[in-house]
Amino acid sequence: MAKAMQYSEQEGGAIRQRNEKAIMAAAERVFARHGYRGASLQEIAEQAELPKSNVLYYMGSKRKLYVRLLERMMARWNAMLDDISAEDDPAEVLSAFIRSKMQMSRRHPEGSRLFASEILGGAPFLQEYLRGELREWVQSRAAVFREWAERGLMDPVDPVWLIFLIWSSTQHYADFEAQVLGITGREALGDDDLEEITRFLTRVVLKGCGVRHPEPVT
Amino acid sequence: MAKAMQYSEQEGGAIRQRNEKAIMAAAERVFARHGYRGASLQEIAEQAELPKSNVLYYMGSKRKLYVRLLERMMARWNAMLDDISAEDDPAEVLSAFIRSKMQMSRRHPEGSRLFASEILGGAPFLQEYLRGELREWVQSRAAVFREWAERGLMDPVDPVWLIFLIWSSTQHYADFEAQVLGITGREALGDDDLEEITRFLTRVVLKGCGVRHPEPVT
DNA sequence: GTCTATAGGTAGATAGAC
DNA sequence: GTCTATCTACCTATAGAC
Repeated sequence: MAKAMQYSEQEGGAIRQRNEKAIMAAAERVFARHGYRGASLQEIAEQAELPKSNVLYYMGSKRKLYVRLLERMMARWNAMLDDISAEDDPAEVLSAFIRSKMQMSRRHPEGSRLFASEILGGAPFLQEYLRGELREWVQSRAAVFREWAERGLMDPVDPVWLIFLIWSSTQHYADFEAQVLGITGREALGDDDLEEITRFLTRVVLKGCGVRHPEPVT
Repeated sequence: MAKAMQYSEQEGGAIRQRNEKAIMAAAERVFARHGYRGASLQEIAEQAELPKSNVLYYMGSKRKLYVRLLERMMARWNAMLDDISAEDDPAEVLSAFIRSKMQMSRRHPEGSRLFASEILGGAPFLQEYLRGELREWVQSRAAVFREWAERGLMDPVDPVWLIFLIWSSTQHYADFEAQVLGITGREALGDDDLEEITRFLTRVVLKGCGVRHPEPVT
């Protein structure tokens, strides 16, 4: 394989990069919409505007493609989790947490739905990640929240339920987009809508947990 | 069809009822787990412990079976929505709303996931329901919430975002059960866990929206 | 690297024996 | 009412021409 690439490395690498990108984007959409089983390589290939066999040539198998997409999403997720590691001001940290999660829903709605579909199906590919890496992250945050409560910086609410509250209420705008649009009668949510929702959620969560908001509440 | 049923109506009706019930239960699980396309009649039949053709005999087609399941879930949903029509005390109504939704997640997790899967896939079968019936219900509630805000009974938060907050945070425990169990390290959530979460969500939402809680907050 | 042809399996649905 | 056999279509994956 390394040998085959040698003679056309210059633009061959470029072609590969372009095609793989197209496949990944198309696959994210299709897997998000129909789940792992319901998605077909045919549909992915059509949306990527490539012959079906090229999808398998670049990605190896349906399974490998799916795992690769999940891993890309986990990488984005982890990058975001690291972003909000400041541990001093509860209001600031919780606001940043909510805002980051909302931006994830905004920037990667297909990825969010892909993740949701995987969890909905019982998380067959993500069991390890959930019970390992992610669990540890949650517990480390939970410890911080508990300390804040002890120091009287917020109410003594269960930190894990609080994290789930923030996750669910922010992801909702990606995962249940079809419902949100149907009920609000909009064709799409704009940046201004997302900003308004972010403010709403920040306000309710911070006030609801007895945390003081750093910015003036509108 | 009516003729064929006549001679064995007594226990024939009973058999039909029993088989249909088994098929519906199995199908709800399988559709919830794999989505409409990803679900196979073979798997549904196996879980219902019936031959595949019997599933089609009783249900007509995969599509009809799926629609029937969605309609049953909508019926449960509507029954719950009617339950909380008391429009006097904000704290009481919002508490009852959160509690009802949590009980839906508890009693019908597969149905909740089936609904989530349908929305995740762009709600191809439920567009009409979302843009019609459900939208009207949301708007009627929103009007009530706005009136409460005007009368100073709660903060002037956007009522639609509030409804989405309650929906998302309660459904999370059915739809993302796999994640919740993975992170908490539990094998299942008990009635006591659900009660604790209900209290937590009620407390945060009511306090966060400036509504006074009817019961003493623990 | 790219794409056609096709193998081997399973999908939803139906016909017809019992 | 029940179930086997089977139809056609589509699925993933691979072999091999170019």
